[in-house]
Amino acid sequence: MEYKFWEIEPKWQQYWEENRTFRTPEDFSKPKYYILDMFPYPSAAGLHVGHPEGYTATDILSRYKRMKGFNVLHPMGWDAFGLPAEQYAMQTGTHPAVTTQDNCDNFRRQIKSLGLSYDWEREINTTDPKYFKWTQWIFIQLYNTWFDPELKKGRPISELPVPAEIQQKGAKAVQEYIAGKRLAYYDNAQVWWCQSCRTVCANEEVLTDGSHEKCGHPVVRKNLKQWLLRIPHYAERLIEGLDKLDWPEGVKDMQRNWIGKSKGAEVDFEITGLGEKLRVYTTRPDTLFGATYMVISPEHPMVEQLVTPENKSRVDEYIYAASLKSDLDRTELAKEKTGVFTGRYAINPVTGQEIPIWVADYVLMGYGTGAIMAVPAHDTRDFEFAEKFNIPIVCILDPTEAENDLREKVLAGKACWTEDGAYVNSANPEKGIDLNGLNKEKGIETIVGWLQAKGLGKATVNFKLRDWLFSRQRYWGEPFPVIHWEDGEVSLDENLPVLLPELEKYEPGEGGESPLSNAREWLQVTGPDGRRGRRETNTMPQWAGSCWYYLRYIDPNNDEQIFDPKLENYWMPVDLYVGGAEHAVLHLLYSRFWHKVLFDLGIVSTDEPFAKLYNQGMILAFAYETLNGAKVSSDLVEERDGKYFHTQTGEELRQIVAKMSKSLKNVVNPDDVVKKYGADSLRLYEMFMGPLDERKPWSDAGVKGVYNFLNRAHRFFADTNNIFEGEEDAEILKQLHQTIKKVESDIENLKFNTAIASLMVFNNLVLKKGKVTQTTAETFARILAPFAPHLGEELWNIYGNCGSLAYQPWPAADEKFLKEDTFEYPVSFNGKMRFKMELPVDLPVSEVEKAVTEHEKTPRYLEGKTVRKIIVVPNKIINVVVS
RNA sequence: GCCCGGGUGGCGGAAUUGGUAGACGCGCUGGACUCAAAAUCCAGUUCUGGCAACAGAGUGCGGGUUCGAUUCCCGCCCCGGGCACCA
Repeated sequence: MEYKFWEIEPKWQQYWEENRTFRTPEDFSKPKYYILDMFPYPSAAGLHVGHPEGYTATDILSRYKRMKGFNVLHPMGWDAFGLPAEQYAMQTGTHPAVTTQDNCDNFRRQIKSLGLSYDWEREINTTDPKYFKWTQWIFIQLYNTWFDPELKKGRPISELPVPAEIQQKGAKAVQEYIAGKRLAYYDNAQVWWCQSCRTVCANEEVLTDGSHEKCGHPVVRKNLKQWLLRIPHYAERLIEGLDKLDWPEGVKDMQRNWIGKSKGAEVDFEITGLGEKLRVYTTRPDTLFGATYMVISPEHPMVEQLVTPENKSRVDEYIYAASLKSDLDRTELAKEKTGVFTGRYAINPVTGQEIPIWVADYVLMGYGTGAIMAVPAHDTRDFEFAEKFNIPIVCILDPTEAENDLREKVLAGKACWTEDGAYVNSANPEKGIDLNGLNKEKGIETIVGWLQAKGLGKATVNFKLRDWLFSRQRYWGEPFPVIHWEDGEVSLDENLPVLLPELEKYEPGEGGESPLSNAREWLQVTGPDGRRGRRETNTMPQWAGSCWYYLRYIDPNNDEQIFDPKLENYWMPVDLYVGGAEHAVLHLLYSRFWHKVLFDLGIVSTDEPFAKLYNQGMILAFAYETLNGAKVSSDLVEERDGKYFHTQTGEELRQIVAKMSKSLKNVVNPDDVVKKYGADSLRLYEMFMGPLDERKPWSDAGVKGVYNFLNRAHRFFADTNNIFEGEEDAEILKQLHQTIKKVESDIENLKFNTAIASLMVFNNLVLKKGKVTQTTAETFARILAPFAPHLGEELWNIYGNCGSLAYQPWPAADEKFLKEDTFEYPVSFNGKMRFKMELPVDLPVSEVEKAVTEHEKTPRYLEGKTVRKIIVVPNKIINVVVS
């Protein structure tokens, strides 16, 4: 009997669609399970084999959970704003909405052909005005929220207390004060600008030589009015929240590093001859005795004031040169330190000594106070700088743990030591401070206490996380619901959605303006009072739509509210979120931020959106390269005796694993696989390749392997001659229940590769046995169905059942079939397994020892030796120790 | 440089986390069926030696703990990912 997947699969896909099999249930009596995929950007290239990997995994779990009696929410949608559609529009004039629609249709067709059990009635699209109306609505919430540092939560802006001294200054001052507290604010931001492309570029798009990655033209620094979000206000909450999440530790670490919390202290240094103080931030206040100079960033506001007339021209020159450098230049590690002396000195508050103040670009204005105290003996960067500019290096921490050579060098100021030790030269009786002999932890505690008591400084916390630049000069994004009035006032347009205007041209405007600045009619607004205004022309970045889409799936067609709170309360949080690791920081951090704001405002009921996160590993492909590393297109490779050769030059090639790419001609199109082997084979193969979270290479031969399995399973189970009524064979029964148990626990742990292996083992057994009972066959159909749903349904119906098995209960593994009477003990001598012996499972240890001693093979391993000990681990192993 | 992963047959990968290393699949070898091939089925397949029984070696490398280590500890090497002058 032929396995006609090309008939079976479309038949069942049609059945599911017509019967709305996977519509999300609307009774809330059962437990819920919300299982979410990271929704795709619908590119023109169509589905990549990487997409079905995560989708199949979540589909298996969804189908399994339904059978386990859960209400499952398993939706799909499109993250459809983005640059490619806009660039295509610039080239062809085709409206991005048209391109987007075509691509979505293609993605939907491809995804449906895989038999994934999405509730298509909940499909969403970020570019749909019915969707982005609510993205704009959330922006308004952000704009109207401030962060209360006392309560550590976001609150409505109407509740913001305005200090009396601000109120006295008048309405404008009050407005400014409020604007300074909003989570969304509009301000000058320094950005990279490419005049050729007429757009801002991200730091990553600027090459080391200061040219734009895309066009090669130089980029410039530009101050542009931009929207920014005050995500750092939530830094602490975003770190704390990670602890209770069931996420990969690596992802949590990445988020922690990105947020970059550090504990330290701010210290004030008296500036000689100015009557002013210079404040620094340091994580090592304990090394204050070793501070032999100070450094301020070139952008520091006090530079002008600090620089002495005789040094002015050199400092100005340095600052100008620094301003031209890209961030990349300034942060490149290999680069030598540069800097210039201001001519000014400050007083080290513990030693009372004068130390020089330098300007150097290794100090960044955006972190801490933009100024540091430099302790060359105990900071590698300061050490490097001090050596270059001949600044004294004073060791104040004896590296007691270091090897002698190194210790000598450190003590002599010839090497740098950043680890713990015991303080030396760290006391000043006049000032009442003594750290000598303490360790780092005690030292920090002591000095911070002293600084605070003397009013010279205080303990502080710093974060690396910066304000989020939230606007782009693009057409194909969400418009901001914002109007800039001629008198300078900024107000919201709460008549949502604010739609995108139709445009003739999609090119950005001159001088840093978005393409929307070409939309004359749309742009101009006149208020009821006759006041004239101009709409915001920037649009939101692609992150905006993806920040909250998981919430809209809950109630996707609600035009009155973002969602019904009762539904949100039932479905949230997302129980499992599966997607690529490339979103470990940005998308997942931004989403968590928005979610926490919505939580503070009482809009959502959980303070974290995604309870469990799982990253699927990337699917790679085999590729070939010559022995000196030149890549060879896969169509020019032939295999002979397990080796690879270039078809034209005959050169021997090396097989490597690389990302799929057009140039290597090793891209696999899911459509082709479905056509050749069927959707069930594609699903099964992607799950069988290896652990879900690891990167692994595609192999066509591997697809054939699982296809063979489905063929064999179909040939046996679809043939009713092999199915009988009566008592099941004991061995089959035992294996069946072992398989149920194994598949169940593997699904729960997302270990689909071994689940499939156990299904194969069972299949191999029944093929050998030749027949099974109908009960066994139906059970097999049910446990196979989450993986290969089309074949599962087909078999289920062959046995006379009607309709889908999608809501059939998951079979229970019966322990009584799993019990063993005997155990085959591996017997080892000195840890080396020699033979096996079968013994009853409940045989006492003493009897087991006796049985081993008396075993016929035992004497040959004892020749000339004596038995020291016999170790028996019941039903595990026997080890005889001899010597 | 720092922070995470990972290194197991010819290949993708198993191993209930200290207890039989190599499940399952691919590939390969031999056989059956066939005029032949494909497909299918059966047997074998970590390496070395041996017809075999069996013996020795073996989870990146070097040590250690243990009756016993792929698993735990110490020190290295290599591969992948992230961050990168954050004071």
